[in-house]
Amino acid sequence: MSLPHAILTALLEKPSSGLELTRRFDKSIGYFWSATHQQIYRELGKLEAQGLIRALPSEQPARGQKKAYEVLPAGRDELARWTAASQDPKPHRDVMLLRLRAAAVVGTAGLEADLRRHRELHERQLAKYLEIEQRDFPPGKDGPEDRLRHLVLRAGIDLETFWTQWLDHALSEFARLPDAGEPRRPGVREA
Amino acid sequence: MSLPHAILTALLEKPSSGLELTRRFDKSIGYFWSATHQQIYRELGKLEAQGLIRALPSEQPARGQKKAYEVLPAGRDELARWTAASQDPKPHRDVMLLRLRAAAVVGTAGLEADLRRHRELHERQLAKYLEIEQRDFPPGKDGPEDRLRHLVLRAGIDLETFWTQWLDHALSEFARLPDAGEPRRPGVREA
DNA sequence: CCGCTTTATGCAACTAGTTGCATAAGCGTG
DNA sequence: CACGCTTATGCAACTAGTTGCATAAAGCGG
Repeated sequence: MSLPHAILTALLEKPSSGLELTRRFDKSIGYFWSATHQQIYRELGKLEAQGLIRALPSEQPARGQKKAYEVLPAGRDELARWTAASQDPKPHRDVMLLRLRAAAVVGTAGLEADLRRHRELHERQLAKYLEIEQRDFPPGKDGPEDRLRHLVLRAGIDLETFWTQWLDHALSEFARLPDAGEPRRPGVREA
Repeated sequence: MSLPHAILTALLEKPSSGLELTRRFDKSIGYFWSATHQQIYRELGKLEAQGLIRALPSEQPARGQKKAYEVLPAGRDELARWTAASQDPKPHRDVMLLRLRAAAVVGTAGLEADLRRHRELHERQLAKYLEIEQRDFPPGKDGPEDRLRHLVLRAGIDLETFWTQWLDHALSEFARLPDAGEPRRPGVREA
């Protein structure tokens, strides 16, 4: 149940329409919580029904018209409650690690290319984050809110650095492996 | 669509019953792909229907009886295909980072304790992994399959190390923050 | 041999997230 | 002004994962 709270946070930072939120989820918030526009519209409807947000009255509310939302006091309270509440970390799900594990059984054929590709993707993401850091957190900007937001961006930067390095390590291990093929094919029992 | 392949991998490593698989998912495989017993039973049924695995005939198949499965050649082929196929990395979802971001808007009250708790959890997980590394990968064990599996375990170890250190950093930032409270409460518009 | 716990399997309902498509207004251009 | 493109909102159906509970056999203790 994190999406509504991600939306509340985004709306508190700046009241927005559904599409604006979608765009912002492709940027800052989306670095650690992605969402499609359908999810967002649905959730906006629910949040409005619960009385946590409301549509800004200004613009005429018609289909194909922008409809911006702002957070109501009840929404802010709910977000504060959720933020303070203890939550267990969820176990990671990483498909690439699963594939490596599978490769130990069925062979590494084809995997190395994708490892390399992922390495590039992580490196590119890292570059993007570093650019944002330059832009959004110049030396002077270090109020409490800035520090917290910078901390979060730092997590993104450090994680991408981590994966880039880990994939380098994995690739160097691959180079030491006895050629991409099937390590063995044990007796396959037939019916 | 990774769960069926996680199960195929586990079954290739060792034919097992549903419950045995569940237990193994709480250990090695589950480090990066968790699953409940219900998910596993359901998926076993599907995999059998698709002809990728079959129940070992030996034991009598009754309710409350163990029913072990083994992978059929078609299952192995499917796993090899899946392993080699290129896949895009999925964006991370991290609730704690979301909460930190929210805290920048609604205040950090209550968060520090949970940061500390998470740090402990990650440290404990790290200790568990290191123990497994000691047990399963002694200096001699370095065949191709061992190297790959070790690589995956290493990712777990390095990730837990990463989060432990990052949380330490976050906590040290918190210590430097102007006391856990609400950094500001901007003009709340009422209806 | 009766009840209790453990082991093992499974169904049904629910929540969260994804995919594909529909609708409608605004805007530019021939 | 008719056509197509972009912006914006939204429904419906699907997939994946979670939660709660049901069932059945085996083992065990009195």
